[in-house]
Amino acid sequence: MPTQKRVTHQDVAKLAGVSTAVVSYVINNGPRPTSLEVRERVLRAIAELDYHPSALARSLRSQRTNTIAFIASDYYDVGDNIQIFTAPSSSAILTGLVTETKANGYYLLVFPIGVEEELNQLQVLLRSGRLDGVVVRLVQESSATDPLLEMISSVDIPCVCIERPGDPRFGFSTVTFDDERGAYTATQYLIEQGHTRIAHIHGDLRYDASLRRLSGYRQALTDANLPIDEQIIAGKTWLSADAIAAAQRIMQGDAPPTAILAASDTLAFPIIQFLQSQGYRIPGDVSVIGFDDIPLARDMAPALTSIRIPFVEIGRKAVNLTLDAMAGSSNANTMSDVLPVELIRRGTA
Amino acid sequence: MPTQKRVTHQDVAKLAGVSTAVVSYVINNGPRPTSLEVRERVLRAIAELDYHPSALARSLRSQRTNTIAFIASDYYDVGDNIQIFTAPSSSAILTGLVTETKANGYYLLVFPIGVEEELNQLQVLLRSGRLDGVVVRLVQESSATDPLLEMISSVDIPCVCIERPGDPRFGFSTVTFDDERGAYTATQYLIEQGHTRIAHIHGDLRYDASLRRLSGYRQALTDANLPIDEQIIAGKTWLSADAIAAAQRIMQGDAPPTAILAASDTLAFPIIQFLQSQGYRIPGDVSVIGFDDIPLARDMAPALTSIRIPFVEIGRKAVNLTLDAMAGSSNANTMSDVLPVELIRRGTA
DNA sequence: GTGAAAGCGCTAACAA
DNA sequence: TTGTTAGCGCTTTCAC
Repeated sequence: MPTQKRVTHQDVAKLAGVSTAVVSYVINNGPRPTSLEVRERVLRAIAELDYHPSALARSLRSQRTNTIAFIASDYYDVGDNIQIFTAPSSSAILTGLVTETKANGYYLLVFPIGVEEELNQLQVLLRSGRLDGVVVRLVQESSATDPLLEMISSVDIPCVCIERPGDPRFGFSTVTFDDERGAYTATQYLIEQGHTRIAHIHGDLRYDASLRRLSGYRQALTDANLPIDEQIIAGKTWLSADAIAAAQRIMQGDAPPTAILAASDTLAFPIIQFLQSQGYRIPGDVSVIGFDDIPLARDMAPALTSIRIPFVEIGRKAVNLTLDAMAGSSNANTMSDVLPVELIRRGTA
Repeated sequence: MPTQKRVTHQDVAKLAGVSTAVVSYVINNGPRPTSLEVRERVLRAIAELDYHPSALARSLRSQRTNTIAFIASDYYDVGDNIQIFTAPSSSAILTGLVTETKANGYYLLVFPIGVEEELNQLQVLLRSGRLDGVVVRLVQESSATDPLLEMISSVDIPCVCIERPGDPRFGFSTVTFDDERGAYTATQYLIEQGHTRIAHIHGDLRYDASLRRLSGYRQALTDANLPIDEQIIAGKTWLSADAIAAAQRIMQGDAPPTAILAASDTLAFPIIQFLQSQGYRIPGDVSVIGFDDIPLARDMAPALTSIRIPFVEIGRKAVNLTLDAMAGSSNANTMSDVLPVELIRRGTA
């Protein structure tokens, strides 16, 4: 088939009776001025020919691609069904990323990478020249992410870390949220409600978020002079089956808790399901607080009390900081944004 | 700062003592053979210099970018909080898309576009030459999507439609799922359980999915010789508040239903919440069936009976069909894949 | 204010 | 088998 030949710069120049340089000046509003009359002519020619510049040629020349990548690092080995952007947090973050990139005239490339995966493929991407900047989602504790950040750093691409901070020595800006305070606030709230035996069902401890939430929980108990009972701290993965197993174990102990702080909403729901199946009333017998405040938390019966995290905002902020890093000289001051979380009181606690 | 100069083809050629053509042949395994010895030398030089080809230059030359875009068309005007990839379906599809693109050595660009939005920005993207193919998510009924598909078609980029089919005249392959049958199956199941007054709370009727689910529901009633009572068919948007309002209206009627088919799980949950708040037992007094079978459906109390849609599979298939369309001559036979849905029986019906 | 031309880094056609 | 070179489409320096 006679695939139509691409309309180029040259065609426009010829039709407008100017040089290709002028066409460029008109398109880019610079770097040099053009007379109004010529500008008009060029614009008309562009319209007439329905000319669209080649991003490839332009990028090759200018070394700018208008593309940002979202490096979604995660453990992709959990469970039988792959969960990449199905986690409520990931998708909300993505919403923020994608809207903000688009709003700024950039494109978003999405690149998932398993925590234990070889970095080769990522290296190829980073070194290919397709990217102006990257937003990288970190889930592990700081030092575990060093090889990844080391690579990004060595490629010298503007980068912003989200969810977990990277080691400060890389100098990347960071947008995180305060897991520890969230767990602290939730626990404190339960204590205020008169609970003294508060359990915690944590998530996969390979995730730094799990660690921090656990830590906030512990701190709140300590600050309230309540004992920390390891018998009522359990958890294994982010899968509901494990949360249920943890709940079961905890409730079977000598002195079962009257409240449970779950490490996430997706853990809280199966826990509630289990408790109710065992005849417990929520919150009558056991109060439950989740974490993340996914949209459905509000819609459940009973509605789930939870810790709200501004995921969309995180995505937005990350893009803006990346853009800043790209614009400013590379010694732009690095920002460490820790977004606040908020206890949303509803029906389960 | 002295940004290090890029290592190029030339550097490799010089170090290996060969011409740039040979370097290209080695990298691409063709199009012409190279002697083993030379190949070795080039590979060594590449390793030593840590050479990574410029995707830009390569693409400019070869007119292939190894990039596929996901054009996520949707109504982005609903509610106060933007919901782009937060909808369970979107994120599961994205999971399929992103894993399959990566598995095939491609990159995925994500581009949301509002149904009522100008197509200019999309046009720029499509004509920029950055894309080898696109997967476009359609949510409206067929003819409403014509301008969008017309544009893609005119750019002559391999394209696959998902969720809704596009007009056949564009010749795009299609990966959809059988909404109508899903609703039919669910309704039929309720009838088999002895229900004769079955309500339907539909979603936003601007979405073709809403229409089809409604249609399947009606058909099942008709086929069972049950009357269709418009009094117990309601709905407005995909927002929970509207679902609750619909449920309220329906239950206040003269002869309230004993079963409700909700157009989605995210609608079913608030409906259940409302019903329970009014003292109805689920499924004792009212049975409820959802649609989509989101992961949480299983974890709720009671667990939600729902229609499972293979979202991840849809994403995968779409990518593969796009790859096919790119590989084959552009007259590759178009496929219309309608993936089956499945009733998942759980606790609410 | 505008034109000519170099060159971004690569692939592949043409030579050898 | 390998080397030489044109050119993908654009931006921008150099000349006017």
